[in-house]
Amino acid sequence: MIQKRQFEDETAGKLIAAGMQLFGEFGFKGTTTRMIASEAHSNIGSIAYYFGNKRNLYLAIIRHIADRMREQFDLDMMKKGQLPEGLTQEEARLALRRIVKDMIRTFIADDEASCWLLLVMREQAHPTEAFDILYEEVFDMVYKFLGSLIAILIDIDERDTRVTLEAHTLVGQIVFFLVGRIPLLRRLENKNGYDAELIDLVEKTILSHIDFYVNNSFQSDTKVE
Amino acid sequence: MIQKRQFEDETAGKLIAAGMQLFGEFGFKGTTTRMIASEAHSNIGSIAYYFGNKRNLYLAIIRHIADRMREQFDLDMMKKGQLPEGLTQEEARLALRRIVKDMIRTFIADDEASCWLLLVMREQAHPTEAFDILYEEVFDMVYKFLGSLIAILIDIDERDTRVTLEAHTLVGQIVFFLVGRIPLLRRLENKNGYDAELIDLVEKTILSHIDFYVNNSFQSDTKVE
DNA sequence: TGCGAGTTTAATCAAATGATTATATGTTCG
DNA sequence: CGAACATATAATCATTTGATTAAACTCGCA
Repeated sequence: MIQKRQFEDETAGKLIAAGMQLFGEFGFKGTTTRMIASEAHSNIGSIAYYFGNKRNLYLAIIRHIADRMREQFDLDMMKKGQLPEGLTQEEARLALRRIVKDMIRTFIADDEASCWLLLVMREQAHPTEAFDILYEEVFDMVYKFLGSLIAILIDIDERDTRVTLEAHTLVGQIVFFLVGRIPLLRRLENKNGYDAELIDLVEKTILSHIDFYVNNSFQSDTKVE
Repeated sequence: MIQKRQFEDETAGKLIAAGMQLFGEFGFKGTTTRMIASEAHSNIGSIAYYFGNKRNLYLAIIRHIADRMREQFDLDMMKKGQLPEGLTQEEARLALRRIVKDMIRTFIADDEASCWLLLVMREQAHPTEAFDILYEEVFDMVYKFLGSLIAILIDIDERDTRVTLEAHTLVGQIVFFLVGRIPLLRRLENKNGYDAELIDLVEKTILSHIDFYVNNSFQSDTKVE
């Protein structure tokens, strides 16, 4: 009665992996159950067998992504230092640099993570119930975590709207190197996608925007006026 | 033989407007010809009559968007000062601030432009032939224009990869306030979308990242190492 | 008024799609 | 082995979709 779990997980897992890639690339409606079954070297009936229907498979994939992201961020962010409090500016700056490096590597260089992010982007553009899962499990935490570090850097209460906006800006910088990679790579005449050298330059570019927080700790909105 | 042009344009225009909104919201496959016809208060047969088929309507919409964007950017960027050359840092900084303000207002506050951008984002994620139109008509020019200003600000040759990366970063910051608006607004508990006060704060946030270029003119990549 | 080109509409068709079902295959245990 | 159960597969069904078609409508003009 408990046997075959391994094989069951095998097929279900292949369906999730295939669906993640295809949903990310073509969207929910653009991906057919036949495409998923074919990509997974499985059968269309197995989708119903394991997940009931197409939408339930989609939701299972979203939950899977949320788990993986939490795992990634829990390990790489929370665990290594817990929620930052009472850090010095320099400690916060270094922590933020580390996280941003991880995010860049994860989202730009890692093929599977690219699928996640593309899928998550689509879900944001037209949120369904799957969005609630992602928001509560992931987004809110990212805002909270990045915000707590940025708050230290620019010396503003972390509940201030401006802190959230800066966190959002930072995420936007990173994400757009994946979402907008096609025109960027064409502009740079880089036929073969991101190579090590380019990723390095991207990293430096985004990190410099973090260091900027320290250099002029947010006199900007008084100065700019 | 020339009469009725006005009425013809009427229907074709309504189809383009409806398609722009729906394609942006649901993607190409997620939008049915019946949805478009209904939204345009027209008939499914009119799509074939004016555009031949669904994909041709999509391409017509892409060309329409490219025209509108060029128009917008030609007027607001190129025309008012032509391609920047020999500007002082301060002039370049002010020019860049003006453009970024325009882009924020256009892409975040303007409903129709939001449709454009969402549609363009989808096209980037999975480029078809429509992408070529957008790249040649719009993207390349945006990189070129923003790059030429940023090059002056950070005092690096405008053909340097880092200049393009900074331009890309800047666009990413702006675009993500549209593409990622749902989680941002939920985080801020702003039920009613972007209000004037919030847009103002977004503007200040992004502008401060421009001013940063001047304050520390790109010693970052030597300092960071 | 009635002709005729331009335009709109509803009906229809073939292909694709999500879902279902019945059958086949394989594995475990008595 | 063979009964019982879990899983896989192919065939089938109802619906949706893009496209096509034929008929109807509009309006300028003779």
